[in-house]
Amino acid sequence: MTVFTAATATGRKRRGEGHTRRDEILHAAKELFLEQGYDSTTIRKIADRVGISAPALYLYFRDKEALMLALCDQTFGHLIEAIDEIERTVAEPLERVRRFGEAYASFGLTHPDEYRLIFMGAHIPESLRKIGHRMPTDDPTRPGVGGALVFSRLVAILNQVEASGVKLRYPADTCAELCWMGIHGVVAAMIMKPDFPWSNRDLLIEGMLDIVAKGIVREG
Amino acid sequence: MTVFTAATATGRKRRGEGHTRRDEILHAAKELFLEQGYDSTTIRKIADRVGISAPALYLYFRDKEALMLALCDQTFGHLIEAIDEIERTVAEPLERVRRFGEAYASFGLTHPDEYRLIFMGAHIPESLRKIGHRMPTDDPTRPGVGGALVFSRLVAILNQVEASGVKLRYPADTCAELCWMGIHGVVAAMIMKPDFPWSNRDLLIEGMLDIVAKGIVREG
DNA sequence: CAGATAGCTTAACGGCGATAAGTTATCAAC
DNA sequence: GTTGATAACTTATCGCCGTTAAGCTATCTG
Repeated sequence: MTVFTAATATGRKRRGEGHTRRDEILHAAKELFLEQGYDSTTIRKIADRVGISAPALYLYFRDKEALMLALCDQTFGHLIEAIDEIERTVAEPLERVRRFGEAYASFGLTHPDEYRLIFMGAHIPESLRKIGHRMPTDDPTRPGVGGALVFSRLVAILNQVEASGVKLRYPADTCAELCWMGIHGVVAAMIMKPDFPWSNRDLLIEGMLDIVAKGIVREG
Repeated sequence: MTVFTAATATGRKRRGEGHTRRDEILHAAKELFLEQGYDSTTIRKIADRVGISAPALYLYFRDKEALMLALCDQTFGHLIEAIDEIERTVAEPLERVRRFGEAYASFGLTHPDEYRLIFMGAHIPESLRKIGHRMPTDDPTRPGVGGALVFSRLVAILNQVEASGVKLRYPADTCAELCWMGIHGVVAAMIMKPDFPWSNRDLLIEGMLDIVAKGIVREG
């Protein structure tokens, strides 16, 4: 008779301990995801690693997409924390924009698979690609909104920039979009073509941040 | 007894007419691709539309990826032509950069599925995602190099800018990469989130081109 | 007319995400 | 302690997918 708790025992979970199984699934999925990428991370492989049957996963996640989005939201928490830290320690709004960009790029290049899933549509289900579909950005309980959450933080920072008296070349939301698109372009390119002989990766990140920061403020 | 030629007859092709079947496959694949996107464009559906069995496709294409890349190369020809036209009619190098950006964005938003396939990794096979993989950009006969071809044209234009006496803030290749990354960020974002309430799509494109054009030249 | 072979077929393999239906262990209530 | 509800999980299966193997047939060449 073992003395292991339900969380570590290899067999069936006790009643009410299902959430520990859910965590085990997420843990195994993350390992496989990092080892083998999205396409190769199959429901069956995850189930095998956890030590349960494949259909058992569907007790904890509606489908594969929900599982993956739950994974991403977990990872995106780290970026949100980094942004919190910036807002806590950096006062100057324009400097916040730059620090945001650096944290964003660093995160994307450190978590390329999650980044692809959220920002590069590695998985986009057909249902979301239909014309007229509304992004569920207003429901923070839905999994997979990590990206929208991050973006909304940038919008807030750009509003702070404007409120601080800096004259912007474009409306604040347009500036936020331009900032995001610029740094996203850098990150997406490096993730997409990791072996392309980019001239200078650090310079590309800093250069894009310079260009964007300079480009959104009205000169004079 | 019909008088249709081999190209329009419904039955088996005559000897030596296989290439017409190949064209029919590409045509059907393109239709399906535009109607239903990448994932839903299956080998079996393409074969059905052409009126042949699924394995028959493998007489003309090594695998699904090769078929899709052949499709994309065909479409990318239009962008290459647009760039040719710009180089033919626009003399000022910096103006060429801007016109390139406009043509590029216009193309991407007009052909979002092909753009995703080539520049956003909607298909990236696992074999290409391994660390250390070299991009086969130097083999123009390989299908799927449309993207690299387009990028190399931008690099050439930036070299022209530098040769024309304009002082650049960064090396010419870095500037080309920054230009591409900026406009790619805009296009990728709009393709990825087509229903996001972007503040002003035209302004985003023009704004990014302004920002980049201004950002890569040394002031003074 | 007799091969040769381009063009195509049917059948099948191993994999995928997902569902249906049944089984078993656990717990609360009596 | 027995019972009944049910959480946790299983086996079997479905309908797809890309792809391959093996064979057939119409057409062309000599």
